[in-house]
Amino acid sequence: MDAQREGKFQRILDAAIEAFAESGFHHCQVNKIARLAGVADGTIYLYFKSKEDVLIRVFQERMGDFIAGVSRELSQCKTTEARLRTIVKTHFTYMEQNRSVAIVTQLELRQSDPRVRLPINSTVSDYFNLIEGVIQQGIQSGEVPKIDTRVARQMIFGSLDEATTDWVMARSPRTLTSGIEPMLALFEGALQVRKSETK
Amino acid sequence: MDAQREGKFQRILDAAIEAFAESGFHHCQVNKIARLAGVADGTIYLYFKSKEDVLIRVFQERMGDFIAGVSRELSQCKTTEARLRTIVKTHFTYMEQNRSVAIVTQLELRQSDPRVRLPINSTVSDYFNLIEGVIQQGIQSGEVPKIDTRVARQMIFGSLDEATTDWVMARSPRTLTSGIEPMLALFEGALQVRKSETK
Amino acid sequence: MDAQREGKFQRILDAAIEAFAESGFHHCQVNKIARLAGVADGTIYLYFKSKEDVLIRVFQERMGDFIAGVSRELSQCKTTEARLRTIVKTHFTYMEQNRSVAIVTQLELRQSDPRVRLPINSTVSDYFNLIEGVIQQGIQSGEVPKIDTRVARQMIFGSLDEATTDWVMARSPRTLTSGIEPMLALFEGALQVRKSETK
Amino acid sequence: MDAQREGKFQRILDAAIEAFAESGFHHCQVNKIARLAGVADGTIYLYFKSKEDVLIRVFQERMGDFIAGVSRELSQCKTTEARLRTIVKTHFTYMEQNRSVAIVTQLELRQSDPRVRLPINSTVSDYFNLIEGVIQQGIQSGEVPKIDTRVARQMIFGSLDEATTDWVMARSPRTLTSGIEPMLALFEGALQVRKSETK
DNA sequence: TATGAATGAGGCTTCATTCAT
DNA sequence: TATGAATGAAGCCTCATTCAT
Repeated sequence: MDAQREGKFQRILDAAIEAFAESGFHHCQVNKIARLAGVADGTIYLYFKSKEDVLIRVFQERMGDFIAGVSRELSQCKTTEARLRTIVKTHFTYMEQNRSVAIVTQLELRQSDPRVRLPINSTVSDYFNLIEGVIQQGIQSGEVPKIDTRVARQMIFGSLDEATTDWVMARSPRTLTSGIEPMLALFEGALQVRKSETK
Repeated sequence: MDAQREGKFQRILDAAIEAFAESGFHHCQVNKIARLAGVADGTIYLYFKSKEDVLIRVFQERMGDFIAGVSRELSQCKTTEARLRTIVKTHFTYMEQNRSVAIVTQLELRQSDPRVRLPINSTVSDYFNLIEGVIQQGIQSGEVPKIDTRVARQMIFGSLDEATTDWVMARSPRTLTSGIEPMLALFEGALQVRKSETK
Repeated sequence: MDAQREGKFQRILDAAIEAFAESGFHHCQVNKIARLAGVADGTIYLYFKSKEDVLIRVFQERMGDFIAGVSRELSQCKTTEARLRTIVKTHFTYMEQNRSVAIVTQLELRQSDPRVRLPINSTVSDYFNLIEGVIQQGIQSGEVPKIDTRVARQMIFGSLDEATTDWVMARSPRTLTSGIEPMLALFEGALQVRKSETK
Repeated sequence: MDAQREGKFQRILDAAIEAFAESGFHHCQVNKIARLAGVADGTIYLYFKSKEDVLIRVFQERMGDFIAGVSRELSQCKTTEARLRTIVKTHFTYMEQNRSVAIVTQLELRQSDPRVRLPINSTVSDYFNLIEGVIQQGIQSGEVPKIDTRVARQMIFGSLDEATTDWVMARSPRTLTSGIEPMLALFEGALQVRKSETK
């Protein structure tokens, strides 16, 4: 019964992602989400407070999973280099495999409406913390010189984000993942990562 | 007469920037722009095709000026290092001095609606070309090793963009310009800029 | 089994009275009645045809009891004076002791919707007949001069009704029953009731 | 220009009265009022805050006029008898000539919703004050014995109100004005009005 | 060229009612 | 008989745009 409820919740979420990605949040009608999810319009309001709430939850649920995934992978990395690779690789791979999520994330969520912004920001913060954590770890272990953590995070996240937007906009016909290595090289140069001389 | 027309055009543009920055594009009513500009609602439609057109023109006009400015400054730079500094400095300085423009740029313009996207993209492309030009120049002059120009541009623009968003969101209470030097250092590391051994 | 059914019927009725009194018929949701009655939404439809039907039955049941009570009391009165006193006293006392019923009666039942009006009117008519009967009895016994029965009834019922509305609206902080004697005096004056010269 | 605005305001008001009287407030759609008034749906919202606001203003405007009229007439009356006659006569005459207003007044305005109730009550209070004023004047001039003013007002207003409701409900096929004299006789009896022995 | 009153299409949301369990 | 999740029709209101002046 509760599994059924969870199933319908996920179905609406998936439908919303498709719908938002296709039409954009503002142009997408609730009734389209309902149709895609195979439920009645009113049913959506049994699971979500409002259309805006659907948008927020889409982000929280999907990015929450993504961030948890990155976090899990990171915990198994030994070096800063490996950690950076994990971040770039997971970011690009996830977005490439979830194009609609990427579209919603890169475009629809940049809402200045505070009702949308606030809940989203708090989720994004988790990702920021993850990235900043990697940098700090690098500094502490001596792999990375003492640099401004925030600025470094802005560079890393901004670069990943922009590459994703580029790809979403289909400006570049390339795959997103083909950018992993070149991007990584830039990051390593920027952070002056001392490659594990461990031996 | 034409100067008068131009004046009113600019007044509407400025009003729109304030209005969009304050309420967000979708929540801002045309009537608010008109009030701020000191004209009647209908007058706006003598200068712009639609509300969306106002948004597009805001970007084209203001970013057009900005890009022209950057371009002008760049032409006087001798080294890649100087060119990167020019880009970062001009970007941050401009945004800091035009907070409303920054808000509109960072948030409101991320519209998935193709009618808005397309004209915006073509303006942004000019900026991208500028940045990529700097990188290519660096490669040709040997100041920068042979790297993927697009990825490098994604990193540079993405970083500047994210830092600006961060500042707009007031996540960081710092000034935007205080990030110039640290960001520049990252870029130089990333691009492995050979500092002008020119003597 | 039938007693159980009756019990649940009454519980829904009581819940409806509270709910209607609190939120008003149109703003009160069926689901609120259900919650107050401790049953599921759907259960209400096993006992009532529709939400409107609940309103109608509330009136019929509660006012039916009330009218039966007045009628019973009246049958034991010997004089017109006593009968008028019974009506005023019972009316005010009942309403004062059943504030929620009073609220529903005075406000929520004034529906112009014919589906609600008609069944309610037929119940109210019973009360009107009771009052008109008292007047006619008075005329026949010579206690009251020959007057227009309908108009007299309008005055009596209208006065009681308005006093009750006044009290419900909390316009007057007084108790409702404190108006019994003054109101009675007015009625006796209006009907020129010859006080029982019976000895 | 302002006369034009006033004209449209009145046209919407009149349309609303017809519409509310015909369908009832809750069942009447805004679009019906618009059609009857010969304006677009949206135009109504240039003159009124909401559908509820239309209802409130209907009452305030029409009853305001009515009360002003009664007040004017009363000021020319010399005796309590004449004043009571003025009240009864004006009340019944007005309602009979404005059946739709009467329907709205008697049925649709009995809303328990406080947003509607409050503004209405304050208008009704003016009428109450008028009636109570007449009674007090009567007491002071010695035409009426010392009685409870509030209760007397409840009787007078309640009776008029109930007679009007009766007529609106078409329970009585008679005209409303035919009730003037009998009702007046009741009031004079109730208040024990000493007929002007003035000569 | 400028106005701003008027337009009217369009959409989110509510909630009485149903029905599979 | 009882449940309560699901339904989906229906309506108030907003606001970009027009057009008579």
